[in-house]
Amino acid sequence: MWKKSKPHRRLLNKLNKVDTLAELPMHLKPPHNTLEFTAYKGLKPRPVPKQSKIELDGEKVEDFDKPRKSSSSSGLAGQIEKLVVYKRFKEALELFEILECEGDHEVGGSTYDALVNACIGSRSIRGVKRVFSFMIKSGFEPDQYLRNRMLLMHVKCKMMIDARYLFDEMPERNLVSWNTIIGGLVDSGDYVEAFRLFITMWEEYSGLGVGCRSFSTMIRAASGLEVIYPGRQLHSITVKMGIAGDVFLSCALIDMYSKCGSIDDAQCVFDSMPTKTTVGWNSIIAGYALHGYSEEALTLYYEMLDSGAKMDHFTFSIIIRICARLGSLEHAKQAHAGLVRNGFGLDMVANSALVDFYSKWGRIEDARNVFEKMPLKNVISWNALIAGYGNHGRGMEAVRLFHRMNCEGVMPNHVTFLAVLSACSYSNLQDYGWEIFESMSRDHKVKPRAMHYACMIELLGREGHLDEAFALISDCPFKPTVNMWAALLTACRVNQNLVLGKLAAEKIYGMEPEKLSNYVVLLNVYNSLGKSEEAASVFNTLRKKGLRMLPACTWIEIKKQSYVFHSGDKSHAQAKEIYENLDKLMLKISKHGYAPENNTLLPDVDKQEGRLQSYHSEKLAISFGLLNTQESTPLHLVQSHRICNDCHNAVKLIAMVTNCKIVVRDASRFHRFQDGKCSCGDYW
DNA sequence: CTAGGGTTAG
Repeated sequence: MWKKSKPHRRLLNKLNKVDTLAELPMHLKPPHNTLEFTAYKGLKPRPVPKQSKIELDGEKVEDFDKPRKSSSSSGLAGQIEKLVVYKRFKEALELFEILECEGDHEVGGSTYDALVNACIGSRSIRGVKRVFSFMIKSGFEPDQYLRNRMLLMHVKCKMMIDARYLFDEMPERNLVSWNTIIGGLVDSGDYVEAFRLFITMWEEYSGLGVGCRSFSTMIRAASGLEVIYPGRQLHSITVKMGIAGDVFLSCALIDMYSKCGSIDDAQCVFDSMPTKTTVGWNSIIAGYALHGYSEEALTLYYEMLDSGAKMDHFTFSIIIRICARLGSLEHAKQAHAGLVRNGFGLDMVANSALVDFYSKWGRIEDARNVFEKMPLKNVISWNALIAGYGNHGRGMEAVRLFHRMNCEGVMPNHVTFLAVLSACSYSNLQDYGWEIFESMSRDHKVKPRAMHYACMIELLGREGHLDEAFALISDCPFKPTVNMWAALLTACRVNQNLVLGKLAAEKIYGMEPEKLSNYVVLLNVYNSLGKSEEAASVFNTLRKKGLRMLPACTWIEIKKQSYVFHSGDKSHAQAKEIYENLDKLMLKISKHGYAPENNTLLPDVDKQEGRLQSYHSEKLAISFGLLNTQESTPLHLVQSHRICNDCHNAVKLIAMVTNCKIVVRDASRFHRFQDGKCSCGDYW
C-alpha cells in the first residue's frame, strides 16, 4: 500500500533547498520506466454508475468557446463563422476556399478567428497555409490578439518550423505569445529548447506576470525530461510565488513527479489539493500504475468513484490498461461498461486499450469486435490487434491485418513491425517474416531495431538455422543488444547447441552481469543437456553474486476472485480435491502419451522438491480452475516464470482431454493451449 | 476586453 503520511513538510523542506531558475539543468535522459508484468491478487470490482450525458455527436455546442462577438460579418464570411460555432470545421474550410476564389469579400477579425478554430479543430495543414497566406495577401493587419491566434494555429497543427518563424518575426510579443510557442515546443518534445525560451522570457519580464499557465507548461517539459531536478526547481518557485495551489499546476506536478520517479512526491501534491479534480485523480492513478502499483491504482480508482468525482475517457483508458496488466477480466468488463454508459464508447484511446486487453486475455474475437466497431482507428489500434493475433498463434491473420492496414493508408511504425514479425515467428511463417523484414526500410522507411532483429533470430532459430542467426547478429548495423543475444541463446537451448550458446551467454554476462534471468537461461541450457556440473557452476556464480531465484507462482482468476499458487502449495482450502483431481488428470493424459520429464526447465524449486514437479504451480492452478468452473470455460493463468517443458507438455494434453481453452501468460510470452497444441509453436 | 495551461492507448 502507498504511504499517506505527513509528507508536506518533507516536500517543503526539499523545495526550500532549491533556489533560482538560473541553474536549470539542460541535460537529458535517465532510463525510461519499463513496466514489468505483474498479476494481482484480490479486490472485487464494483459497477460504475452512470453519470452525466455526453453527446458524442458532432452537433454539440454547449462547451464551445464562443467567438468574441456575435457575428457581424455577412455573406460567406458570416456562414463560415456559423459553421465553426457548430464545430463543422471541414465545411467551414471548404466554404473558405470558395470565398478565396471569389475574391472580393470582406474578411474581418472575427472571421479569421473562426478560421483559426476551424484549422485547429480539423488539424488541417492545408487550411493553415491557405488562411495565413490569404490574410497576408489581402493586406489585413492583425492585432496582437489575432497574431497570437495565428501562432497558436500553426502550433496546434504541428507546423513548428513556421510557428517558430512567426514567433521570431513578431513585431510585438506578449506573455501569451511566449506561452503559445513554448507549449508547442513541449508538445513536439523539444524540451531543452522550451527551457531555453522560458528562461529568456523570465529574464525579459523579470519574472513579472509569468504565472501558473507558464509554469504548468514548463512542468510538462520537466516531466518530458524525466529528471526530477528541473521539475522540483520549478515547483519550488511556484511555492515561493504563492501560486502552487493552482489546480492545473497541481495536476502537472503530480504527473511530473510520478514520471520523474517520485510517486511519494506526487502523492503529496495530490493530498494537498483541496478539491480533487478528475484530472487530478487521473494523474495520480496513472502515476501509481506507471510505478507498477496496479492494485493500489485500482483502489484509488474506487476511492475516486466514492468521492463522487466525475470520470472521463482518460479515467477509463487508464483503468483498462491497468486491467490489461492485472489480467482482471471482471474489472475490465466493468470499465468497458462504464465507458459505454458514460458516453465515451467511441473514444479511440480507450477502445485501443480494450483491444489490447481482450486480445491479451484470450478473447481475440472480442478484441476484433471492439476494433471493427471503432469509427476512428490509428496505428496503435492496429498494432494492438495485430499483436493479439500473433500472440494467439494466428500469424496468417496478423499478416492479413498488416496488409489491410497498408491498404487503408495507415503508416506502420516500428511497433507494428514488432507485432507482425513476432506473429510470423510464433507461427513459423518464414517467408512472410523475411519479406516483411526486408520491406521495412525498403518500402516503409522504418529502420529495423534490435527487437526486430531479435524476432528474425527467433524465426531462424525455430528452423534450427543457428549459423544464419549468428550471421544476422554479426552483420547487423549496430552493436548487438542483450535481447538479440538472448534470442540466440534460446535458439541454442531449443536446438541444443552448446558451443554457440556459451558464446551468447558470455556476451550477455558482459552486458548485464547482475541480471538474474540471464543466468537462468544458461542454467537451462546446461540442464536440458544433462550437464549437471556446468549447471552447478553457474548456480555457484549466482550464489556468489547474491542473486537468488524466486519461487515460481501462478495466479488464476475464478468468478471475480483471484488466487495464487506456489509449487507444492497445500495452503488452499480445497487442497485435497485439487491434488486428487490433478492426479486423475495426470493419469488420463499419460494414456495420451504424456511422460514426465526430469530436466526441469526452470529450477525454481529445491533439489528435493524436484520430485514434486508434477505439482508445479501452474498445474495446481489448472486443477483448481477446472474444479471451480463450468465445463468449457476458458482458464486464464499468469505464471511469474517461464513455463517448464514438462508443464507445457502436460497442459497441452490437459487442454485436449478436458476440451478446455487454457491461456497462460508466462515471463516469456503468451501460451494459448487448445486441442493439444500451443500457440507458441513449442518454442519459448 | 479576448488568447496561452494539466491527465489516456501499442
